[in-house]
Amino acid sequence: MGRPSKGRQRIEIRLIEDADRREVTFSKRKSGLLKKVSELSLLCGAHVAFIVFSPGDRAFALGTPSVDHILYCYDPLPGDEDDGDLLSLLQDGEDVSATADRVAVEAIVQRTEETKARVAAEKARMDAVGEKVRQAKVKAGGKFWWEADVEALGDAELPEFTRALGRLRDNVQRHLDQLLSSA
Amino acid sequence: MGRPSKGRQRIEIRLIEDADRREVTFSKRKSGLLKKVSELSLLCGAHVAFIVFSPGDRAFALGTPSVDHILYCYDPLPGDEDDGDLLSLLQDGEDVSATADRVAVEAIVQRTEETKARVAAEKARMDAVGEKVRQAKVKAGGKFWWEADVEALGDAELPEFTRALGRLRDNVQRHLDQLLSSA
DNA sequence: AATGCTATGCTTAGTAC
DNA sequence: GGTACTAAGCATAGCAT
Repeated sequence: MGRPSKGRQRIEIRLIEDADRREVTFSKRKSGLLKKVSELSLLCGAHVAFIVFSPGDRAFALGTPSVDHILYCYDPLPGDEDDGDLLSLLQDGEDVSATADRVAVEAIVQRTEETKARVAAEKARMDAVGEKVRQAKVKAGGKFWWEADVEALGDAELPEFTRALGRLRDNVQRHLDQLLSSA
Repeated sequence: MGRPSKGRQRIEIRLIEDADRREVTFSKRKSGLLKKVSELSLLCGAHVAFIVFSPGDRAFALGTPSVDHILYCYDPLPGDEDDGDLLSLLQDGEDVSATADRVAVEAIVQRTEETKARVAAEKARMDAVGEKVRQAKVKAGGKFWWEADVEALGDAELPEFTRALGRLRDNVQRHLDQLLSSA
């Protein structure tokens, strides 16, 4: 019998070809990322927003004080045109010479095509999510408002989200106590 | 002489009191997060958007294919009405009784005030965001395109606070007045 | 504010449910 | 889509620059 596991192996940072492996990696890393984003927010009192569309086009989001609030603050140009997008810069190509850059660019191009094909679907989906959030109520007593935000999304779209925030809750409580006492 | 370093120490995930330490931690973790977000995108071909406002209110963002793209896809309702905002949940008030909620609300108030004080200055700067992104080039050798994205946005700092934020601000005040007086 | 250092805590690839 | 396990890769706290 060899060891039960080879342990973590180093992998190249490029599109994982195998769909199953890609799914698993996505799930794991997404969780880790959500945790880290919330930690950054708690540790530094920073406002953050993180949105990610899974390969299966499901949407996940986390925000402090809430995704929507950050988006409101950020949203520079809700315009329809995409000419202001960095993709157009890359298409100029003149500065894209390093291998690393080319790899990144190829990945972008690929995703751009996928994007075009899915924008409509995603928009529709997210409109639905927005509606769910809209209808959500802070029904459970003692819930934080942003937790309600997350849970509204969670109940509808993100099963594991609640768990992640469970850990977050106590920390948030401490954070807020801190804020209050120092105010 | 002891060891040259104690190595990484475990810390509680709560607001770091010391401003200097908080800054350093923010900087380091932001970098790590940016890297991980980009990795998730590259590995899984997922569309992502990550925005974070530093304690000093500088904005950092990363998106695939671009932040704007994701925001555009996500934005539940770019409309003018604010009835879709989660704040309206608070307005209902019926479930907002726990101390925890009030604490959260006060945190919002604090940030709202900070926001008010800066809107004007920020707006002027953010009007240039779109143009800067457009002009950005992947000029630094070895830089990845998303770093360029981040830097372009970072230079421009906070995005324009649209009339949506104006509404939001008033909305927050209104809801808070109601909330706090009835609590 | 960012970067180099070291030791150590945390994340996660591979695998199986 | 989520979980559990192990071992190994990676991120980062505390300092110094």
